[in-house]
Amino acid sequence: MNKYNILENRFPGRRAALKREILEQALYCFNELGVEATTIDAIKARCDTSVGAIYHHFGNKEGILSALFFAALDDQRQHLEQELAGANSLREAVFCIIGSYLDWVVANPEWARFLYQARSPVAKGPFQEELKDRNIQNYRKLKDQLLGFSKGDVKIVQPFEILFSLIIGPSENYCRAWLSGRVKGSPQEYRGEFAESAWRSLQW
Amino acid sequence: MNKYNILENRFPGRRAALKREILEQALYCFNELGVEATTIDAIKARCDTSVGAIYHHFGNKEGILSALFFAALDDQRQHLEQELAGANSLREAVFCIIGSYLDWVVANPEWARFLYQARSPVAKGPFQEELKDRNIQNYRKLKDQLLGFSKGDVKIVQPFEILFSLIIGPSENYCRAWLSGRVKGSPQEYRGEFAESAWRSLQW
Amino acid sequence: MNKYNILENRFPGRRAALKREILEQALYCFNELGVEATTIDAIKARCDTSVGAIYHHFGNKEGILSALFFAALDDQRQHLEQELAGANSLREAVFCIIGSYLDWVVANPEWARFLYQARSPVAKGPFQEELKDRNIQNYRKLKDQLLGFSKGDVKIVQPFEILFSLIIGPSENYCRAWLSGRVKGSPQEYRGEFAESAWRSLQW
Amino acid sequence: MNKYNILENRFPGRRAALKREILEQALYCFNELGVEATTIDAIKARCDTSVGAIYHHFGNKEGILSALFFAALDDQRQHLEQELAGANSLREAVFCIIGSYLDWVVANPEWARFLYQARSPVAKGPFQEELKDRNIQNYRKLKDQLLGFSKGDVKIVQPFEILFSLIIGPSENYCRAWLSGRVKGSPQEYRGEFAESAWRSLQW
DNA sequence: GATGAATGAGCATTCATTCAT
DNA sequence: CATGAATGAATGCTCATTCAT
Repeated sequence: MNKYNILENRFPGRRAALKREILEQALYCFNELGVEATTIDAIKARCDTSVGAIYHHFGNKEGILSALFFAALDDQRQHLEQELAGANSLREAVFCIIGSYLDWVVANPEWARFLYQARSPVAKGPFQEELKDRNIQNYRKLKDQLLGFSKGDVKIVQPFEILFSLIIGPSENYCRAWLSGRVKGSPQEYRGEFAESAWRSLQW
Repeated sequence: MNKYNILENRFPGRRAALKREILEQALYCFNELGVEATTIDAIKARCDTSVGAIYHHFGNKEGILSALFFAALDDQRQHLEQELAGANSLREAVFCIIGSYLDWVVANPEWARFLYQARSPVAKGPFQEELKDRNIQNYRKLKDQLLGFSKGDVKIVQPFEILFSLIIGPSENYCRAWLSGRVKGSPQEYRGEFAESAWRSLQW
Repeated sequence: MNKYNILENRFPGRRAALKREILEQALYCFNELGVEATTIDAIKARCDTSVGAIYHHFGNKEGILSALFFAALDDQRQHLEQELAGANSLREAVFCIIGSYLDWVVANPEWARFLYQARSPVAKGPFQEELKDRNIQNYRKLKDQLLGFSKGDVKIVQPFEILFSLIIGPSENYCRAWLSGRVKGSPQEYRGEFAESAWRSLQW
Repeated sequence: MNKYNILENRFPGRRAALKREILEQALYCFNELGVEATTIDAIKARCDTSVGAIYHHFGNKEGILSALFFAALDDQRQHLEQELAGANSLREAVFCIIGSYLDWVVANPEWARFLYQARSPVAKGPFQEELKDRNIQNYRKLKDQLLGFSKGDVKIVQPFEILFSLIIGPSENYCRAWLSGRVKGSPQEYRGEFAESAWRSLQW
């Protein structure tokens, strides 16, 4: 699993080769320079194509940004769902969520970095509605899945609002630190610790 | 404790009145429009001052940004240290860290929002070195304080690298969600849950 | 030979029409207003084009300035070399240098004025190295050519360093005066006097 | 004779100390950065004074520029007249003009550099009339002095217009080259050559 | 489809000059 | 006399976007 797969999954075939190339170089630029600081010209320069071609394929800068952003979001989500399909208890679900998150970030560090950086610009741009809708849908889906398990054996921290934060917060915080170089150990090394800790943190 | 205090603590006196006003309006703009999208003119318009005056006081846009950023960072840090001074065990320290964090964010939501938004631009700008230095110093200080306690009774999750993430991750994740309106309940409501959960998550 | 030829020689073809137009109007502005006082807007206004087009072709103001400067320098040099090719003695060479210089200035007064004005800004700008290199090369070339003749009949003023000044100094001084309106008689009128005088001034 | 003398001659006394200091640093800035590129702030920074003080003494930037320019012009002129007073023939006059010019440039290289650089800005500024008047007066005065001698023994190059150029051209050309570092030998070394050559160049 | 010249609104920044203290 | 905060017009330059070829 790497960035090429994400693009090839979403934009397959020979005809889309330039499209993928543009997206790949745009991803690099957004991460390296920042979303706002990335110019169409900078992307063009890295693809050996023309400004016109970029506009032909994506309409405008926002088009490139959101194409990348939703590709990443979908891929991450898809990965999570595959893992979660095999979970048979809340404990297993928590382990799946964390494991899938860490795996995906380590397998796609560039995309992960981008996801953190691009959320705010996308949330302010013309695709804000689409983003909101997806957030709400994903939130519900996951909530239902988790609540399905929880009527069970263990007592779980009550206000559901904070549940996601307890589960994903430490992993996310560590991954951000890792991607920005503030810590060195790969998130995957601590897979067990993050999962176990999250599980303990939920118990009442 | 509010944004006025932060500015008056750092830039006291009548002479600095315009300086404070510029910073306050800049804070508003950065949060409302985004760091990059904020123009000097927009700030000027909100202060009823002149471009020249802004440049006279801050040199350039980056100067305003970093003045705000380091003011916020210092204030947050100072608040943490005051709280932490009274801690007598690792458990108390964890509760202080989380409590202080949540209190500060709730008391200064605008500043908190700004801190999340501005870190990346500052980390890429001309003050990146200063930011790195502070990060390293604060990291060491806190590490020493926590390790001072940990030689004790309870067994604590081992790799120190992930400790901060376990402690602060859920709170941070929730505060981000709260500031962006994705969740409604005030972080302070869940003070207890975040602290207890974090403490449980650390136990071996 | 006139300013249109200089530009068409260096930037030929239909595609470069706007490029030539920008340079021509820039030349006018630099001479009329001074190099520093010339604004991109002033050039734009005289070409009926857009700021963007100017920057597309020349990158920045310095780019326009140096494009003009080196075009003038090359043309003047080329003219000198053509004349000098036919010289068979030191005396003839001196007459060629002076004649070529006066002819060129009279044929291209705008370019000559510009060459005097722009040297200092170019020498301080980003093309200072290129200018130095050319100066050195041209100096050597001319020195070799002149020394090739001088092993001859007449005794010539010794320190080679001052030779150029003796030859070109009076003509240059007079051309400057003429271009600024301090004297009225065309330099070409005094072709004979300047050449003969220079030749006399060299004899030992 | 050096730059301090020029300023002390024109602005003597303790009261004028700051005035002299400002002018001295302005001279440095104009030469180093160029006339246009020199800012009041740059001058201020080198004098350890305030913007207000500079405006108090000179009114505006043009005021500093012209004060310096006319100080230099007067000093150079005064030096020439002292030398010329002792001349008893045209030959001696030519030797005095050239000798005085070379001496002055070597004694005051900073002022000489400035004189070459500042002429054009001054000629375009609010003191253009004063500059023109002085040029005309000086021209006449010198013309009369030279013509007074020339009714004599030797036949001299006829069109009076070109006479100055023949006399001063080589020296000026060499001094410019020397001040900009293109040649190394001090102009004073070639005092004899320049004078003798000029004299030869005038003979009919 | 592809190209890249052209557009022009918009922005950060500069700097001479003023004036209240 | 001295100070330096304040002013704001002016400038070089950027960059997303369009469109003729």
